[in-house]
Amino acid sequence: MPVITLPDGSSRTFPVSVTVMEVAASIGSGLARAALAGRVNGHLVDASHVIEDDATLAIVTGKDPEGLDIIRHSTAHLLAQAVKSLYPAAQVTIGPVVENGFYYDFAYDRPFTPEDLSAIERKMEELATAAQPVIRTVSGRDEAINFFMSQGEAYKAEIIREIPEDQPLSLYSQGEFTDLCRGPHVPDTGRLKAFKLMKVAGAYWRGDARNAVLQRIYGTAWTDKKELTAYLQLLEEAEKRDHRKIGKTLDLFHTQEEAPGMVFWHPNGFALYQQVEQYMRRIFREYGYQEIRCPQILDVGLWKASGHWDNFQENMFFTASENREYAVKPMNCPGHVQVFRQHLRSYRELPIRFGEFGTCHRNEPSGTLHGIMRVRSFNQDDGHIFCTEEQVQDEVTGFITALRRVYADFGFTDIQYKLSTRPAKRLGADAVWDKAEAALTAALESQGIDYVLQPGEGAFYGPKIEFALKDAIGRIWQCGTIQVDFMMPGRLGAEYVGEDNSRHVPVMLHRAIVGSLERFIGILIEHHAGYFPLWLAPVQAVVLNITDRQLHYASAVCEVLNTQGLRVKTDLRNEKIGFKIREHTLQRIPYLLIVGEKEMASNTVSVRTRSGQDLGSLDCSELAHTLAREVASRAASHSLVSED
RNA sequence: GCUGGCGUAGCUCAGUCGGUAGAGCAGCUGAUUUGUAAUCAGCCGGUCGCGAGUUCGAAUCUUGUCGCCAGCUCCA
Repeated sequence: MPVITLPDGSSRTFPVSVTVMEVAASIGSGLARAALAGRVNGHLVDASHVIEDDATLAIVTGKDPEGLDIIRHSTAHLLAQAVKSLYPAAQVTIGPVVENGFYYDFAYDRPFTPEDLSAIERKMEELATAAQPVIRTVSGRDEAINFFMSQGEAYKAEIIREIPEDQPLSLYSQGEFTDLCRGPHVPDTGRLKAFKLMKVAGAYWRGDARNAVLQRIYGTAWTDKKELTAYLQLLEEAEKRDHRKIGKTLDLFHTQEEAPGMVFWHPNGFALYQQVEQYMRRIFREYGYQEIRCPQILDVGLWKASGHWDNFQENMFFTASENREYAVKPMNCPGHVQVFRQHLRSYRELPIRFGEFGTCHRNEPSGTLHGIMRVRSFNQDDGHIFCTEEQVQDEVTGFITALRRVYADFGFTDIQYKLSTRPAKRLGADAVWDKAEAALTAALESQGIDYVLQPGEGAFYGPKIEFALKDAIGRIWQCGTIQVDFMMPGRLGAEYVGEDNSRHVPVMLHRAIVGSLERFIGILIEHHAGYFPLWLAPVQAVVLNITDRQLHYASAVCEVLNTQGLRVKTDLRNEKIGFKIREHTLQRIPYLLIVGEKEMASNTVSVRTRSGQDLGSLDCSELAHTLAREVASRAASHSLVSED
């Protein structure tokens, strides 16, 4: 007589053993239809699982995160079933759930084509419509190995051989198809209603380049069609915002074969770049940093001393001259230590904060390059703080304050925090780690910040906090970081004289808020979809004349606005006004200032926004002040619009 | 770096079975003097990423190479 306790605390008694599905049915037919699996005493089980004794039970449906995972996992099986049915020579390997979907790796003698994919997808739909029951059986080891070998599934047999002997093996069958799997799975394939195959890619068996190449098919799966559509729309939206595409249409930058992973900034792009850099320069000043600049190349001896030669060499560029070998700097920190140690420092001077926008080069593997987001030549709002152990917490607190301010000014309010603590392989005494980790924790908690703890994820030289922001379409980008470093100051001979009149090695904090400016600008482009707020817009307004009788007046208006520090251009071409409006609207110019006879006579301009709103005629100087205010506010939307 | 796909005019893209490349936009010239998302006409424009091979003949087939894209890997 099992007593089943449900999540709401209520309980039901059943005369004999009962399945998860039967309990769901006893609660309601709707729930039975939605039931995918169950959580019995905290463990996920199939809906067909038989409960013999008293237990707590939660019915898992597509609304639960676990339910969605089960749907995705079962859809991976459905994919394998379809592939085996269409291409019997293909061998199945593994098919896990990943973010937003799943994949399944097949051993096959040729890559799958897009035509194959649509055929497989159609087959999957057919199999799903058939609503075949998914049946779990438990098998003995040898029996299972023999079974898969008889099916020609060598990879599956290999997987089973590596599963510890005492673990029971469960097999899941649907129709003709049987796969080894821990489960749980949906009760029948009819539960799989919203999926789509996305792409094929090569992948190694067990992710090891020495092993055979498998054909990986990626898919996405959701609880219902609506969610699937929403996801596909998000992908579409992301494609529309692609910074590489917008960079081209707005003439911001380009890259070319002769300089892989390096950016040619065009006038528009560099105007944007300069807004970001100048803004960060003000932040440096405001938060007590002194800006410096160190050499681009340094003798390899220095990189040997810093540890980069041993740990980072394959990512560095080298050059030689007059029998000396140099490395192009991949980081600014060793240079900053050189500046620090040019004087005998006193504890009274600490903390010393250096900032630098210098260019770093890293020889990233070619496959990792991506537009301006992942490049080989980049500039950061890089900074290093030299301080005592006691000062770490205050410095981190101050850094977080600055970081939140910066993100907010750029329009990002949803920030995620991750604290990474000591890894197994590390440098420095545990007492020092204790102190550093406590300082980072205290800095976070003193500001009431919720953070994710990542134990063991810190660098070997010290713990760190990473900061990620969420963009307009919900994507997460890691940008900021602050890392405690116990090692480099000592290795490079940084010292200060303490209160005790003896020499000490300072702690160094590596920190960046936006990180790589190239990458951050890529994020800004995608976040705003090229519709930059006024303060960042490369060209803030264009003055358009109606006929050449206003040539002089249009130029004068432009000059007045430029004198006020705005970035304004004229378009005096002999074209119809509609044509010019169209062009500059497509260029996402925030304000179009149209001047005809009327405006010239009244010393005004007619203002139209890039969103197509006609704001009527405004006095020139009044407009200049309003725009200046909007720039100063760094507002995302137009103040002229919001005041309406 | 690895696997797969791709590389044609400044841009977006056609190009059949191997027979010396085509459109729209952009650019240039001229006409038009125009009121809130495309005025008309004419002209110019390509070593088909680069190299080698097969062939009477290669954008097209083979091969090497560079770059880009996706995924993997990496990410002090």
